Amino acid sequence: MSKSKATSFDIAHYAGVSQSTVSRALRNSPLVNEETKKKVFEIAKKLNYKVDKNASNLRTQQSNTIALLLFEDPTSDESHINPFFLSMLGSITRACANQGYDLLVSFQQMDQDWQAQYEDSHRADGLILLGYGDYIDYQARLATLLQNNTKFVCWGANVDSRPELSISCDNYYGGEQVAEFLVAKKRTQCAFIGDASEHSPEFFARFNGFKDTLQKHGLNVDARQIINAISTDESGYNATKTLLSLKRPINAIFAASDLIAIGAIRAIKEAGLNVPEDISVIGFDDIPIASFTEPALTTVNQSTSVAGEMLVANLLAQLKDEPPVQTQLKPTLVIRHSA
Amino acid sequence: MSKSKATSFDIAHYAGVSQSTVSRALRNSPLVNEETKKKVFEIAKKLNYKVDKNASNLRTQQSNTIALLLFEDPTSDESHINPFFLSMLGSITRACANQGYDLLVSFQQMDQDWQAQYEDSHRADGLILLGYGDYIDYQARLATLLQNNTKFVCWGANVDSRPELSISCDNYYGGEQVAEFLVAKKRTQCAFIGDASEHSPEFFARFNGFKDTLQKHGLNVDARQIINAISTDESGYNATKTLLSLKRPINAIFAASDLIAIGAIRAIKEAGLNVPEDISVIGFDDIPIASFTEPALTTVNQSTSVAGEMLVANLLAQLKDEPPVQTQLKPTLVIRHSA
DNA sequence: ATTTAATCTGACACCGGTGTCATAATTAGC
DNA sequence: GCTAATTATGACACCGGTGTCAGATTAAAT
Repeated sequence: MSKSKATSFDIAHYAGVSQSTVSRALRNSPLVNEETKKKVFEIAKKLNYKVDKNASNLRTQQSNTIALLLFEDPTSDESHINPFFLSMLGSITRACANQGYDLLVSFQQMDQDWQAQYEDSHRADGLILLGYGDYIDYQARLATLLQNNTKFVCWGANVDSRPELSISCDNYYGGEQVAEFLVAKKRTQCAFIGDASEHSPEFFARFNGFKDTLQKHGLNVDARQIINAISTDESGYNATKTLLSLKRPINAIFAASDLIAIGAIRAIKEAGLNVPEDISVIGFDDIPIASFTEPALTTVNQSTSVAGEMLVANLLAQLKDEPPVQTQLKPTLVIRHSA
Repeated sequence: MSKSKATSFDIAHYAGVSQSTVSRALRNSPLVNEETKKKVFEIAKKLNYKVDKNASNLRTQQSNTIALLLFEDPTSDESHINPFFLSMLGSITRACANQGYDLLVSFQQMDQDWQAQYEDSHRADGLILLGYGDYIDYQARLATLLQNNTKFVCWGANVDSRPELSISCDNYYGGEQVAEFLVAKKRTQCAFIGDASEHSPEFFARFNGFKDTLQKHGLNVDARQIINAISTDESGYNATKTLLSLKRPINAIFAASDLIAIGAIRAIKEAGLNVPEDISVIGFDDIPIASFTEPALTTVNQSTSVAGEMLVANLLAQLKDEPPVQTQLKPTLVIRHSA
């Protein structure tokens, strides 16, 4: 990158020692005489020497780098990444930095051959998989990774054969919390917007925690009050309009994500109703926007900074052959004004 | 990364040709016989071969990788990155992917020796510098980069000796737009919240465009109506409380960033006043949150996706010795409900 | 048939560090 | 004073591709 880059050979030359010694000295090997070390460091500094990581990575066969593959939801808008993942991206970046690892980031389309894409293989010691896991082939692809002995960890999506490779928030518990709260607030007509099928493991767990808890309290979720939606405010808006058009009036909505909740609030207001007086709305994720909506969103917080740290920690544990760390994050209900 | 990784040597062995031929074949060199190529590709696929980029980067002395250094504002909260930069991060990632470049992301503390940090040198062909440029030594450090012939491009901050290496939004123009709009709405008591000094080149330009335009229309910004703030909603909130405590009532606020504007709206509401009836509020950036505030924020949009593309394009032009591309992004006023 | 050109391929050095092994120099042990 | 143990260093091969150059094979030209 620099016009004339200094190599360890140059240093060796000026210091009057061998390359081996330079290499050892720079990495602070105890095998090198202190005097020599000092001299080497001086010259290195003077020459503005920087190790060539390509060379050292090649030799040592490890890169101190983690690759982050961010899968996009093919159905959502190209130009906008879900703020939750953006925030994850930020925290993973920071967590890597804290651990002295570099981070390679790339977007991946679920439907393309990211197996091949991750040919960054030799540049990264491990992979973090982030994004939507409800895709055909996903498990098969993960299996291939396992077969290749590729170290990886994913967020949200299950890894059928190796649960310890998947970090997630306790979505079921989150759903329970929401239900308990609504029950305590005497809401009896609760709707759900999201994907209540196994297709979307995270949403499904949220729904189940929600439904089971309501049932425990003798409440039921009418099938017509379960509306399918993807994680965008547009989708939430449409779903809510459908809900509002139903005969039986509802008084609470559990939106499987904050973006959905935001769309829901918009639809409710448009219909001339009030949040939370007429209809309570609770989201999930606690994205940065959540505290700025009107009314501020009551939602389930899954800490992205903790999640990021957990992902990185889990991966590093694998790389160092240490025992796996905790894989579930306890979410917490953040009570604001929308419920 | 894989347990047993296939090398070009292996392919050569099985295909009964030399490594050179394999190398050429895989890169689709016209020098290789089509038959041979086919055979090589087949075997490569069968062996699940992936080039070792460390090796090829080392040999070719280029990495097809861009490093993104994201500088944090040391005064702001550790755990939250400004959503504008987060959004930039997303768009740069995408732009790199589109151009076939990998992206290395890292956070940097302005006050630490990131010169040394970027020892990722040999791993990246060029650098994108993103973040706060109002720091001592910044220009000196940039000068060092130039001296080392390091290719880089920055966002927002000036590069004193080489303006073409800096991409920015036309902040002055943005300020003008805001002022014109407020004047058209007959707002005569306009305040500014931000940093109206050269310390913060972007804010400064916004302020100047704003001020100059108001003056052109015979309006002045009273020095007391210029409040210093950093780009957080907390800071905007405090600044606004100060503004509201002034004798002379104001009826418009130009906040140098959306986060500031959000804090301002909160303070105004808390004081029992209405936005925009009593006080118009206009922000800058058009972060994703902006459309969800109550009232939705009127703000100046600087398209992060265009900006990301421009940054990458500029850097690639440098790498390929092509003439520099356009460096200024025209912002547009997005009129919502807060003004 | 012989020269010339075009096409294809292999041998080999090289990119810049790092690890191994042998060896020289110094110190300790008896 | 001589062997054994330490300590410090250098020579050299190696990681896995890539580029150069020379050589072989075949086709075209004279």
